Amino acid sequence: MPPPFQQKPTIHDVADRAGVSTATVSRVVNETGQTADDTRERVAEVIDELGYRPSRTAKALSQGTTRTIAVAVPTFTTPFHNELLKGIRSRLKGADTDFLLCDLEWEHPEASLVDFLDRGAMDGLLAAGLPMTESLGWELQKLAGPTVLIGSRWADGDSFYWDETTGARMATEHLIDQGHSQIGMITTHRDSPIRNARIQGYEDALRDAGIVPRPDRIATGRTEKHAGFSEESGYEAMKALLRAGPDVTAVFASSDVQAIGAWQALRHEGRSVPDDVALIGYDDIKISRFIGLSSIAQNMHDIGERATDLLLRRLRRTDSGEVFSELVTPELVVRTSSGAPVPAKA
Amino acid sequence: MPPPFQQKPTIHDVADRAGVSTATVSRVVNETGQTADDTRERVAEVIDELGYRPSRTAKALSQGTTRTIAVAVPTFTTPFHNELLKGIRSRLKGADTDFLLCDLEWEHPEASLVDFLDRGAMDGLLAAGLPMTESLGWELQKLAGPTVLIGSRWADGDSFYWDETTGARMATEHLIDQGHSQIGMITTHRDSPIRNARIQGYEDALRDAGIVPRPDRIATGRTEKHAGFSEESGYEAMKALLRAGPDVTAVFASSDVQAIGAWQALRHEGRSVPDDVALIGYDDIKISRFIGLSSIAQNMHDIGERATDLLLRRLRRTDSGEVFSELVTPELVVRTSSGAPVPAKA
DNA sequence: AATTTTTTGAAAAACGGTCTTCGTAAAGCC
DNA sequence: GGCTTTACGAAGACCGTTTTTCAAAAAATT
Repeated sequence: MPPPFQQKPTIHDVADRAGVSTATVSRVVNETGQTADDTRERVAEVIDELGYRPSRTAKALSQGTTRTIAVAVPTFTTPFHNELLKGIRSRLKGADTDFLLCDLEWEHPEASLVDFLDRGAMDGLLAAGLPMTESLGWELQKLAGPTVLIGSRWADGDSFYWDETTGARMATEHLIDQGHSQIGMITTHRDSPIRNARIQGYEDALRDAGIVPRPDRIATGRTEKHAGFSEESGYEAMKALLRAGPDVTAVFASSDVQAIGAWQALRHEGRSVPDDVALIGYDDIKISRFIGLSSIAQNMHDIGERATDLLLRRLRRTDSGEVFSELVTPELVVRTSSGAPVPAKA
Repeated sequence: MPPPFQQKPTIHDVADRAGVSTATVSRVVNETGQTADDTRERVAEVIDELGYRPSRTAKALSQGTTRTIAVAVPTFTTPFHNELLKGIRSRLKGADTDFLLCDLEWEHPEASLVDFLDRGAMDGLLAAGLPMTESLGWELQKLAGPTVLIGSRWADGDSFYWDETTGARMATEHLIDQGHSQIGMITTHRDSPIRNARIQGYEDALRDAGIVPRPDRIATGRTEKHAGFSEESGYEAMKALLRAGPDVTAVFASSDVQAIGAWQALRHEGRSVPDDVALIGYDDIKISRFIGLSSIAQNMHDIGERATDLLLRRLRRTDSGEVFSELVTPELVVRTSSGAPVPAKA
């Protein structure tokens, strides 16, 4: 037998049934004001009996707060952001807050975000991988309330971002340390701020080692924004690198996923990793550990937690109010794909 | 200069400024009733000028609908569900609906879901990978409204689920077709309904080929629920399989991620894939294409879309009302890891 | 017994919309 | 110039809470 259809009980139903006023029920539910033990019990019983749950919507309207934040990430496809979401979620759990997920469309990230925020009811925003401009920042704050940005710098607001240049430099230096001098780089579409920062780090490392950077050693895979960091992109870029200079002996890819694509391209061309070509990626997604791909780790989980904590403090106004910005330095993780002796842990 | 703090304009502000009544503003905004062209324009101008956005919360309260659905998935970690989310999202886009994401805790999936629904304001629920019982089903409908289940069968409600037995049989038969008879299987924790269905398919295939199933050819990796399908799980299970019977020449893993772990274990043991051991996974995650892992595909994206469409129909009551259940048959995808000639597409 | 304190009720405003009901004025039609 | 549309206002109920105010009843204290 299907359950009988029943109207959701309201605070009035509870009040009537318990023979008290709605004010008292509210007092009991929210533990505000004074209530005698026995009335509290009686009300609690009725609540239980009726299965009463305060309406979140009504509460939101009345209190002007939705207990919901928006989380924007570039797309669901990348394993890269999963850890971030987990970190966010873990901190939200204790805060009686949920999140609405928005996947930014690569082609119009700003438009899709604004559109999303426009429709939604949320108290704040956590946005990852969104290039921030001054005007967009204010737009967001107007639409979404307090905002914390992850992955790019924002002068006028809270942000956590990575030192992309140093990360790229670390990766390149690692390859140089293995004795390579013909080092290629796989990067992403031209209007990504990440692209330039990483190319910078790559070239800096080469120059410091007395190697002259060659433009034909840098390959862009797919130029569509949404595919820039993808496997396909890495695959095609690797093929291009081999065409441009078959003597390449090491490659730094801008994402692990790209590196996996590049690896496949090398396999198809009959070159082995790391013996013929050493390979290193970026992001340190979980799978990399199991395919032996060296990478640059960014500890997304931790950043997710800390960004969430910051946002919650903003929402509760339990904070100094000063803009918080942190530049996070990534870490090198050595595995077999780069041909170096692997430290104990794999 | 930071933007001056300003109260959000309400429908009254717009009405006052445009010299019309709130009813008219409402008519213009929602395109209901009759409105003259010039008033419509004037109101639109004021709305623009003031930056007025109807409050979602107020609308929700007044209309009794939140334009939000809950989506529950087992965890963020698995790449497996990304495609599902993308499918869901793509259909929700046109429906002016957002989703709240809930990651079920493996240890207490039901409790965590109920807890989540209890707090949230949503019109319906899409739940993936949740074993469904009759009582839970009603509980969910009471808490969340219309519910569509993905990945397990639900007699009293809408569901899409896979023919796990056939999938496992297809994988196993594929290995048999390659001439293998010593075929191992990697599975997951004991109380997963998937486990039994797949073991069934695996053993059926063996028996049909005249091979006697051996219990020591079935390995369970990690027994913690949250880790059952993980890389670690596959790694450990593979090691166990090799210990129990070193003559194993082919392995069917219950997830691609497990297979990747198993592959690593084989590498560590000095066995190559597919020459020494043929390998096939399950789920067909995107990366599999680029590491050449054979798999069983379930077309999550499509299911995500269709489940969402169904739920939207339920919400709009534009449907017959009859319980909809579909058993989806998975597909075999052959790549190099199973040692078979690979069809054109790779 | 007088006084203070605690607990509760009743009523209403507020949150920001939607929707309905009437009533009326302006425009369109023959 | 009478008749019908069409467009809109005014006012209020309603959605389910929270919160406040004021007063009264009950309990605890002296």
